[in-house]
Amino acid sequence: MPVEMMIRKLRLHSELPNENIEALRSIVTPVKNMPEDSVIVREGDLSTQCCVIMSGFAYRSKVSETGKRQILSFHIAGDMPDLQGLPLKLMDHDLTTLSPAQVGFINHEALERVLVSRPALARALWRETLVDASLFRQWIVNLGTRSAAGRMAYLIAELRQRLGAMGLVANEQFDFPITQSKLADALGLSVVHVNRVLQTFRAEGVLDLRRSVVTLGDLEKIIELGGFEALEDDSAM
Amino acid sequence: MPVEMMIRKLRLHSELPNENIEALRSIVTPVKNMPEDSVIVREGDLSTQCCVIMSGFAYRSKVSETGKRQILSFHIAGDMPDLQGLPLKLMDHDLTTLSPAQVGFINHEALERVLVSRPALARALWRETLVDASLFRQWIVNLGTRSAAGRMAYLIAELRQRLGAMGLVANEQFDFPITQSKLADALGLSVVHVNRVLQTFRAEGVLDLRRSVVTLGDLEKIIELGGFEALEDDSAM
DNA sequence: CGATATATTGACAGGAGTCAAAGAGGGTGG
DNA sequence: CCACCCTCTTTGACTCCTGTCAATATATCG
Repeated sequence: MPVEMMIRKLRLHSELPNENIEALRSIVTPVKNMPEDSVIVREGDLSTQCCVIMSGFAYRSKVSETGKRQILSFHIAGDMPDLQGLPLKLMDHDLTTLSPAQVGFINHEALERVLVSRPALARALWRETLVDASLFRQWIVNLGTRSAAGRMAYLIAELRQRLGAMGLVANEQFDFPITQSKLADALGLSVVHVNRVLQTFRAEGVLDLRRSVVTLGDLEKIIELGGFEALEDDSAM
Repeated sequence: MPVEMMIRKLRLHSELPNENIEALRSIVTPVKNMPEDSVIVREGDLSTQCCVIMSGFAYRSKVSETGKRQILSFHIAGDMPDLQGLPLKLMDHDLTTLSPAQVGFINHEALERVLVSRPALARALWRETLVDASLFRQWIVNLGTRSAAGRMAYLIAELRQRLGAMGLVANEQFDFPITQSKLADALGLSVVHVNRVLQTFRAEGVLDLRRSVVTLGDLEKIIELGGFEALEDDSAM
């Protein structure tokens, strides 16, 4: 029941009565299976629906005028990566699948009708977009203050944390089907340097990222390198 | 009438009937004059109010575990830089005045009461937080894809655009009372290198940032260096 | 007019980019 | 089942952008 992921995630920060959950569930379209590298929405599009990642991965990206692509964030099961399109409509970045993915869609008009009488649900969705913004802020810190190895470690630590919250980490190992070239675009590094960092990590037993799977070797070290602090739990909604 | 700035800004992306505007205006507290470097909210705080910059500048920042400070964004008259604290409460970063500033406050409880019966206003505020998120995304692109000079140029171009929208740019010149050390923290560069970039800009007549004032020399060049594209206008709310 | 913060310089080091070529892996079609 | 192709990964050599350190000059302010 893949929609549950989305609900699970919303409930991480918002209390939602079942009635709201049901209303939301009822307007999610049947899941669509998308191959990797499928564009879900493109910069400049006007959103008419938003999507829910049911399984697999997606990423958001933007190309700067110099032609370089910057990956802004990665998304996992439960995420609604273009929710901000509900109030804002005009997409300012692309959203693409990173792996084969199951994606559900929610029509904006249907969602608006549901929200009219359910302010708590509207608020939960607002929060969801703000948690998203908070991750962007942390990403800015990551890019602005850390070395190549630190950035990489941070990315892995963040992913582990988010995947963990969704129950997708087992035996300190998780799926992450990404190429080094995309890692480079996310971290603001060159492919060559990404490769160098990954090899150092392997050699030192920090972690091993290979063939779509990340194996965490020395979690302490990763957290130290990435300066990652576990998110506080959500006592303060 | 400094509150007008906030209204002007909200109306950049949302249509708001006067009735909503009045409701909002009525709960803004009298302006408080704050000296430079005053902390408005601190990471870890629970928000009970949000602020409106009436005049002057503020910035948001976060310190990474390595002790380095990253400045996330600068804020100008009309901005509500901690609006996200309304739904999210727990601050994940600091908010500080950059210059002496006039700041108004809006109590959360009062605001919630106003919002209950005004979904359009709630939506406008949601949008406001999303525009904010959109700027963070652009900042990620800036840090991830551009060289030192490019980042600096982008910052100036962005500021010029935002200050311009508020009517705060005259004769290709505007106020921006910042030290090179803070610029460094924003751009993810060292102070020394910031200095070098600024000198090159002066020498080449690109721009002159000195004693709290930015003078734009060659706007074309700035936009080219910073790869800045004017924001589309807001036809797509 | 000191005292402190900020800006500027110069010399040097090093992390990360670039270029170019060689391996590996994974599909695909014959 | 193997050859071929294409993408992805890995290496090595070299460059250069940006950081670091340390000293000096300039502002600013009480």
